[in-house]
Amino acid sequence: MKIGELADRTGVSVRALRYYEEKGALRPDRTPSGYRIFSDSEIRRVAHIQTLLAAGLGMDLIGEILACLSGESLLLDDCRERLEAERRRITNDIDQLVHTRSLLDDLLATTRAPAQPNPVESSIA
Amino acid sequence: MKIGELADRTGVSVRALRYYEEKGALRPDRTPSGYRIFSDSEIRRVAHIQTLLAAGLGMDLIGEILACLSGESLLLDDCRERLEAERRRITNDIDQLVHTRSLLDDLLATTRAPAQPNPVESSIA
DNA sequence: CTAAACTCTCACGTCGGTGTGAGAGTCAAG
DNA sequence: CTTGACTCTCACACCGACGTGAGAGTTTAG
Repeated sequence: MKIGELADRTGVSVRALRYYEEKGALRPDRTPSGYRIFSDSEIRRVAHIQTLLAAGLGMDLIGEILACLSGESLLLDDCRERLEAERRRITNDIDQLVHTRSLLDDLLATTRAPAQPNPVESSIA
Repeated sequence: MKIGELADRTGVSVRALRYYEEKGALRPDRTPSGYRIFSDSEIRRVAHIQTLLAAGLGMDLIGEILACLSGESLLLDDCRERLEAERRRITNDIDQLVHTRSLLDDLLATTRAPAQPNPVESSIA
């Protein structure tokens, strides 16, 4: 499919898709005239990119990771290290967010008449 | 204390502190010559700002929140709504991060010889 | 009293992920 | 063949939380 269709099916802008390619996270084929051609599997790939972006990973890193996982690189060990580092960072972020949520609860408590159970503690807990 | 000392004691740059004031999150007094004067309690306030920033709240919002909690505004209900909205957003972010961490685990699994317990599942769980 | 250290207020630079044209080529339908 | 919808490649604009001087006044130590 061409870039417009991929944009429609993923909800990601055409501009963003071109940017992902620029960073090495997508590797579309090209028609003789230069049009990018994506396979259906790229839809999931784009979803992964979105997920990783939302988690705070930079596009440079995402590009390297996806390239590496595509077997484009022999630096598997290096790649694994980066992934594990990001995993740790995410876990830290989670802990930090949990802590911040408590702070917000404290702040809320100061503006509210005390007592009042707990409004569904995330999916974790 | 003057701004330099506050910077030293909080680990936040002088520039950032001025920026926090600009956004209404800090309200230092001024000497006749214009120097900002902070009280010791501002140290904790700065820590709170850092925490909220790290959680993804924007400075504009943080400024409003802290101003409101200082009793500067009568819009308590409005303020509470914002706080609760951010609380919900943070909970969403946490869930999202947990999901992303699973994705990373999947990716890691594809680069590793299978099996291998679990490396300390955050402080939650 | 002087020099060093600090502080003040502009105001422009940075970085990352996109938006937004500009100008030009390409493809499908009538 | 023409029109309109897509696509291409530059390349500048944007936002948010600062960094980084510039130029000028203030305070402190010797």
